[in-house]
Amino acid sequence: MALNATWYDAATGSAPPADAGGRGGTVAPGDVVQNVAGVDVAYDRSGRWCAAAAAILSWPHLRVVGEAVRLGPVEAPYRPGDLAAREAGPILGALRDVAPPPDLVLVDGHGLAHPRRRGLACAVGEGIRVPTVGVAKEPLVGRWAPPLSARGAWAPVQDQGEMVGAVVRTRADVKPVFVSVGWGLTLTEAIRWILRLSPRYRLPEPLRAAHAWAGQALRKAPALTNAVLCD
DNA sequence: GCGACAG
DNA sequence: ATCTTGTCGC
Repeated sequence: MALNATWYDAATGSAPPADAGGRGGTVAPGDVVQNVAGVDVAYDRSGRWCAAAAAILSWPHLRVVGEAVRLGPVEAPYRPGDLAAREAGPILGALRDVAPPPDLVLVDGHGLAHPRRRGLACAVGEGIRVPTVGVAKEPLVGRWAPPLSARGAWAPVQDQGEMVGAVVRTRADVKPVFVSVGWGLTLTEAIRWILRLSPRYRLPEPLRAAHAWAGQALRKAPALTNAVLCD
């Protein structure tokens, strides 16, 4: 399926799309999405170790066709607004190892819906140069009106006079998720992809798969992690 | 100064 | 994020 991302040609000076957050995509028109990645990071109780997972699902079958998990020490404390410093490194590491390479990446967190328009999804996209969408379970900035209760309903999230994302109802009568552009595509496309990738649950399948992988990797190999990283 | 604050 | 079983409902 075509990604339909908007092309911004810096050379010719054509203007970036209004909903690209002032940052044009660099994905060539006609690109087809065959593999979608979901990335997530899990932490152990002590808060010393973490597992970053990248799950690759085929489109449109949504079958898991690849996965990679990177275990390592937590390098930065949690700071609202600075998640990238804590998770971008591990996530990019997992994405570098996973196969097949994704055409679209879903990130657990915000993209442009961030105080400085530099959420985790933006950092991941700039790192791999592949379109990314930020999907957060909780708001970080902005104001919005609650979307209708039907699946597919959504409302814009505005902050400082800018539309930085959307509140999307991926499942009827269930708390909506916050969607924002990470890198390389428009908000409209981001919303459509999130809905297509969330046929049954609140969160899109790629993120559910990544969450599961990260979690099980962390509690399934604590001894291994300890042996490799401590001695 | 006070409150809010993704994962 | 993480600590955690059962339970109500489709």
